Amino acid sequence: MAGIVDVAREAGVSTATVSRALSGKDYVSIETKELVQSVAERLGYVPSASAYTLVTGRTKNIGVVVPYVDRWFFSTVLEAIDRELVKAGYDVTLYNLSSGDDHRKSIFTKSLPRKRVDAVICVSVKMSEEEISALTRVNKPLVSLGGLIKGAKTIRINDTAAGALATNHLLSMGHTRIAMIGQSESTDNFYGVFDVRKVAYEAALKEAGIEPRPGWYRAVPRYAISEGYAAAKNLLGDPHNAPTAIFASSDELAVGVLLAAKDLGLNVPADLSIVGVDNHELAEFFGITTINQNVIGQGELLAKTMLELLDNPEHKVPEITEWPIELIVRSSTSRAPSQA
Amino acid sequence: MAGIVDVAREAGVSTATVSRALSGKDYVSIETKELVQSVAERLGYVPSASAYTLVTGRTKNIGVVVPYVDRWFFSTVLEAIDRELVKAGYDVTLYNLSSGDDHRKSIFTKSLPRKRVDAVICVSVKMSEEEISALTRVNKPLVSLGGLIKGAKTIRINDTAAGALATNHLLSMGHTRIAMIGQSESTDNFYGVFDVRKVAYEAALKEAGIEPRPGWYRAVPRYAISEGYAAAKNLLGDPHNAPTAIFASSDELAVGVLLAAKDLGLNVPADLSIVGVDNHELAEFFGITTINQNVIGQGELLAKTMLELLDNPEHKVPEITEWPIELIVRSSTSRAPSQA
DNA sequence: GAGTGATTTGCATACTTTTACAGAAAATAG
DNA sequence: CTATTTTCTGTAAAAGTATGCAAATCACTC
Repeated sequence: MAGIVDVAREAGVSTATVSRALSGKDYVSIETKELVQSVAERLGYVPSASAYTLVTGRTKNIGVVVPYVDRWFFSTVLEAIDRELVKAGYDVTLYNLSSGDDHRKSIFTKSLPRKRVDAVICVSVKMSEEEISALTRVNKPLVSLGGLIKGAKTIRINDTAAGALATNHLLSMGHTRIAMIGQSESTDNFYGVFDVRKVAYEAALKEAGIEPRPGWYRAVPRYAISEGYAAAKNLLGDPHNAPTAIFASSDELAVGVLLAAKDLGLNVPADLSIVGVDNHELAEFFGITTINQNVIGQGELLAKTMLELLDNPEHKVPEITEWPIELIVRSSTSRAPSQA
Repeated sequence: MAGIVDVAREAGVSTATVSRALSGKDYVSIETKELVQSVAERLGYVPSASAYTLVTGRTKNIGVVVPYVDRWFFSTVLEAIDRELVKAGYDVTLYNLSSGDDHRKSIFTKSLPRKRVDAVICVSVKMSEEEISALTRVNKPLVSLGGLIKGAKTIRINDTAAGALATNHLLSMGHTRIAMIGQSESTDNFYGVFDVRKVAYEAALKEAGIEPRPGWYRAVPRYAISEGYAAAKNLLGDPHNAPTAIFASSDELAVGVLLAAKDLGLNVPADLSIVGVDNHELAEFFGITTINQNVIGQGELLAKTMLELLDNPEHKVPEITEWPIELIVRSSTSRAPSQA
């Protein structure tokens, strides 16, 4: 393993010159620079990251903490974040909270502050006061997606608006019998925004003079086609007392609803309208009306915000940036069927 | 930011004692240990990872390189790897090759050998000779999933067996008109195993005395429901000349096939049998016969193998470990329809 | 009481790099 | 030709931790 001194000796210069020649950000004559570079190449020299970090205080590494990695939203946003950070020369180390609760503590008290990362990006994670202060105390920039974290720059969609947008779309088409499927709980790790959407859905209903029926809100543990399918089968079970529209809190659920409707012999959208959230790839394939939240875009902005903060800590970034959403109308929604 | 010297001064001991008290792996009296621990706690001291690495040579960090992170197989295996490594006290930093080709080079020549990681796990990535030697030269253990990498311990399923198993299952049920949908290309980053499965499929056909029809092998660019749907629509377009069974190289493709069949008014399995690969969550939901490759299990074994190599470099791990596969028969396959 | 071994601590060094500082050489200005 | 600036290079001092070695203390044993 060649070190900087080996290169220096071999090239007949000092280690300082080697450092300058390779980093390229200081006066070095063109000949010595080329000499040093060729020697370094020949010896297979790569500078030690830990020594670099020790002396500069910078790691060129960013910690990304997620509640899960094997779920659509998170793997998608992770891909976007990574792409953006890598472009700027940063590595990303992954902190996956689903690996266990005891692990969680060590992430926030050990790994993260241990000068392993220059900054931290949290996506949809709930954090306690202590956890936040453990990070801000060591002066690490903190950017978050979704969850509200005091002291962190946050990017999020307006979930109240999302719930209202979906519900009002259905109302505007004459639907009065509207059910909703949302996510049940937010765990300790996971900052769920589902209650917010539910409240918005109920508020929109009331505003239209419709009293929400308790039985028409279904909570499922997980965004999955199978969950949406089961919930919809249940909701649509009694033909005499079934909703004419279902607002699903994710496109994966919405696909489940669509399949359930088909299996029950219902026609979508003639008998049942469906609206989802996400603009998942599947929503386009199945022609599901949805609320686009452009997950890739959110991830990119997240990373860019982080980089800006890193370059210029004094830079004024708003506490909360609201990411725009839009309704995409496809073939899963239409006017409510006329009263039978 | 408190350092070890601050703790030492405050506790009235030497830095050596502080180090030993906190690491806990050397003689320290119980009283001083407790004193040091409380002082460290009070000062919010966390040892610097870079200093630790510089002096010990260990990073407690493992690099995982993947071709993509936002695809089912990779996010699932990543989740499993992470869970296992975290349990053993390692962090994982992610190297995503889909971030661009110029980035790829810097991963293998800079980031990875730069003493940032203790070892490298590659999942389904193709590596050149130089890339491999860049890693082995700095003496980093290398474990790989799928792709064949000389000098690395590899875990993989037998894709020839997988292709044969699927095809023979269909043959055994009397099918003679069997098509296949596979993945078209393997990029520079991605070690695709699809050619292997195709060859096995054709061999099984020939062994049964059936000449494979070129038009009945369809290559798609990506494992996605929409791709499977389109390919199947095409394959089944002409009712007079359609296959009675389709072997899809992934369950996501198989789901697409199933949906296409339904849309064409075909009955599965009466009119069309379908078998997939993966045992994806969706395969169970849709009742698709599949070849289970237990991705979680593969990820766990990958991580465990890595840890074993790290603990004991001399430990004899076989070059290639073949991960078992099994056929799971569900409701998407049945006997071939009698000749019309 | 001396010898043996186990515990407990501190001193000093090593790990590898970047960079402030200073000095030398070269280029430019007057 | 001197004075000034620019370019180039080396010396040396950090950065924060772990650990070999030696010294000191303590508990026993004979």
